[in-house]
Amino acid sequence: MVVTRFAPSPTGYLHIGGLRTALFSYLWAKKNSGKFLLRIEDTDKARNSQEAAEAIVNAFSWLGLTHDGEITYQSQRDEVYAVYIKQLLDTGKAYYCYMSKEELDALREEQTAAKQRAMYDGRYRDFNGTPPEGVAPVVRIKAPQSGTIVVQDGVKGDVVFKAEDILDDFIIARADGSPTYNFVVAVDDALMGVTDVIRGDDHLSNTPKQMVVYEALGFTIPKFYHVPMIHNAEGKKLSKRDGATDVMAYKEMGYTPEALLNFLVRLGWSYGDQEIFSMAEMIELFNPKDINKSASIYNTQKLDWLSAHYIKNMPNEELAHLLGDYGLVLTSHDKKEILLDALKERAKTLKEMAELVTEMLQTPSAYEEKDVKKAFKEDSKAILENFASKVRNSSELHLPSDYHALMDATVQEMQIGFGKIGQPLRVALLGKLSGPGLDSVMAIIGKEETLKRIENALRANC
RNA sequence: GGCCCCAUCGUCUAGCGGUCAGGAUCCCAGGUUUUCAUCCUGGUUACCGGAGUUCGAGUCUCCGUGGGGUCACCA
Repeated sequence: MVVTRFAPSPTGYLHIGGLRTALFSYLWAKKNSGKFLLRIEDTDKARNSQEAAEAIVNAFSWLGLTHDGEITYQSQRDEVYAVYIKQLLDTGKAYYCYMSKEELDALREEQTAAKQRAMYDGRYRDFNGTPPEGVAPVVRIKAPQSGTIVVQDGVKGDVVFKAEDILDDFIIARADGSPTYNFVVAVDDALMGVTDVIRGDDHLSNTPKQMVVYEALGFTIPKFYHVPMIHNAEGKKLSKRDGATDVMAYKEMGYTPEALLNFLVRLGWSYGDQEIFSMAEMIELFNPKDINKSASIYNTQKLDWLSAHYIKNMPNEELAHLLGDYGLVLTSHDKKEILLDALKERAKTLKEMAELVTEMLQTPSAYEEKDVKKAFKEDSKAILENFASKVRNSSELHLPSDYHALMDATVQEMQIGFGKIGQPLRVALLGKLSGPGLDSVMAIIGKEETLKRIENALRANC
């Protein structure tokens, strides 16, 4: 059974990079009929907030990435960690260190000045004298001092670290007794039964430390997949300064979860030449071994394209429903189908779609000057009047084709090209020269509104 | 600075010793459309550099260069 997890620390909203590793973890679990767990890493009481944790859960809910089982909160597991810290202490695999923060800082400074690696010198490793008074000790784990640690990474391959280069007896419990990150991550992943850890490659250098914990506690080391970072346009790690990195901001901008997820899954992962992936296809085809080794730059051009694609292909009923989130209530409109069909190929986002609909339904209050000049010729008035009278005298006007027939009739009767009526009529109905098919527009707004807009235009322009 | 990772069109990527280096996006041009958008067709643009291995290297090895990550009683 494959068990994956996403383990954010609730110091802010869910961001794009986190979402991508969460998505990868989710897909891999689902593909293997396994479990995708959620753990909130809130051991830093000062920086964490309940709201942030809720924001993350909300984002997952919007995206439809549902986790299995209960959410694990590290802040509620102090007793669990205490048990394992005690176990390590009892078995001599960890020890109390009475070095004060000040002493440690001083040591670090000394080493840095001597161009040595800053590391704990192990002075309390085998200490059995009388501890100094007034110092609350930290607990340090005995890490190997020589030899090599190999992270068998599913993305990067075997990554070899020399113990002397990177390890020291690192702290697993602070002076106040609270456990530290590298310790709790290892303990929780093991206890939660996580088999496959998929996370950002900024964690790669933490992994040997976590493996030390696994070894000391006799846990089975999981498979690791360290996925490359997402960089900003400057090639640096994506941060809040880079604009929209809050996942929920994408909802506000009018992107659908399908589009966003499809966009993200292709960032660092690919399956041949395929670009469009439904959730079912992602689950079927995803494999972390196919993840790239190199970082990718965050650029949303393709997101816009995907978003437009999904809107274009969305059933009208679903589209109308989603548009509700952007202030557009369409349930009562009797030409909803025609309306949505006419506009859904023109919008990149749901928000834009809502704006397009609203705009079309509104009687134009102004006319693009340039377009008026371009569209209105000497004979335009007569043509529009001819067409308007045909509309006025028709009783059965429902479909675009009904209006189209009338336009054809005017064209025939007046011996003119289609552009002669199309251009001025377009400006009259929409206020500008661009927009959807005029027959659809008229069918959508109806006979009365059509006549009103033509009359308005004639008054204003002639 | 130590350690680690990475390197194909502007961007996302395919490639897994022999390819005219493929696709997508963006951009440009043409077609379709009364217009715009969609759609269709076409086009411009890439193997970081140098050695080596090999009959043959984007693909393997080494060195360089460049970029990134990480080095806490943060996570």
